[in-house]
Amino acid sequence: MADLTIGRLADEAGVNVETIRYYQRRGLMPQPDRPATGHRRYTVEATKRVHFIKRAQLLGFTLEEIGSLLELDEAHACAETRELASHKLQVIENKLADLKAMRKALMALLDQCDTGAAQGSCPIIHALAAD
Amino acid sequence: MADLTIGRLADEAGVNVETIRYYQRRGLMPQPDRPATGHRRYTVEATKRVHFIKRAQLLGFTLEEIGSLLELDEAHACAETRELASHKLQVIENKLADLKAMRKALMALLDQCDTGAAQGSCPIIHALAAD
DNA sequence: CTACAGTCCGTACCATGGTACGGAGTCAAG
DNA sequence: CTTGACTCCGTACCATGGTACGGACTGTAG
Repeated sequence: MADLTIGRLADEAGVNVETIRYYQRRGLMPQPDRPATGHRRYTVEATKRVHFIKRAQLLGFTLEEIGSLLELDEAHACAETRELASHKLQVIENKLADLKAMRKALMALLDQCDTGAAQGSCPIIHALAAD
Repeated sequence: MADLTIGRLADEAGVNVETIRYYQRRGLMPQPDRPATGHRRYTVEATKRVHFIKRAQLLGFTLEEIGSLLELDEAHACAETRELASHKLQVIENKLADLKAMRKALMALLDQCDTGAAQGSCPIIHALAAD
């Protein structure tokens, strides 16, 4: 119920005060009321907003994309939101494929180390130094 | 056989001239000869060095780690090299797990969009905005 | 010899998501 | 009313892996 100072909001949301100011600069947090001497006054809505941002980050969205999500929310643009999420899924799939390739290659190298396939030189270095 | 200017080396290795200078600043490239007026002169060894760096990057190593790999190579420290690769594999496994969790969550949200489970509001926004 | 391409260097800048700093002003408890 | 905690602001800085710039100098082809 009670209004929040920026410090209390940061505590509630589990982030740094500077992070709140940063989100505001990036346009992710709405401009809060500033009664009297200019100190920011937040409502619980602001806490929800920070949680929204943090959840979206966990799904892999960048802050810029999160800005878009927030706009799409305003506009009730469900189809575009779906599109953004779908694209993000594709990006994640690509990263997964890259990481799997790295894993495969690394595992093969480690396996060469362990099966003593090293003929004189370290197999890992040898593979990296290949002509 | 012929020596290489920094520009030729960059061309051969498929990188920018600035990248070579950057690697040198970071200590990844050995100091080249500088006959006469101070222009760098590289041998084919330098090309191999750049390739080594690029291959290691593809396996997920950072430039700092690649510096270590190069030192370990000098020292013929195969066990430590194995250790570094093993640790990198672990990091990759962790990232894979994170990405898979993201993918799972995103797919669930997209599925909700498609099965029309939206009761009034966009299911994606709804999930992010949850209290 | 003249041009133009290449190289030299230090430093600034890019994205990304924040964090830190410092001096001034403010708020609240005692 | 004082004092310590909090807030204000702009700006600089962190990591990471480079890229860009600008003025001076050099290398080479014609």
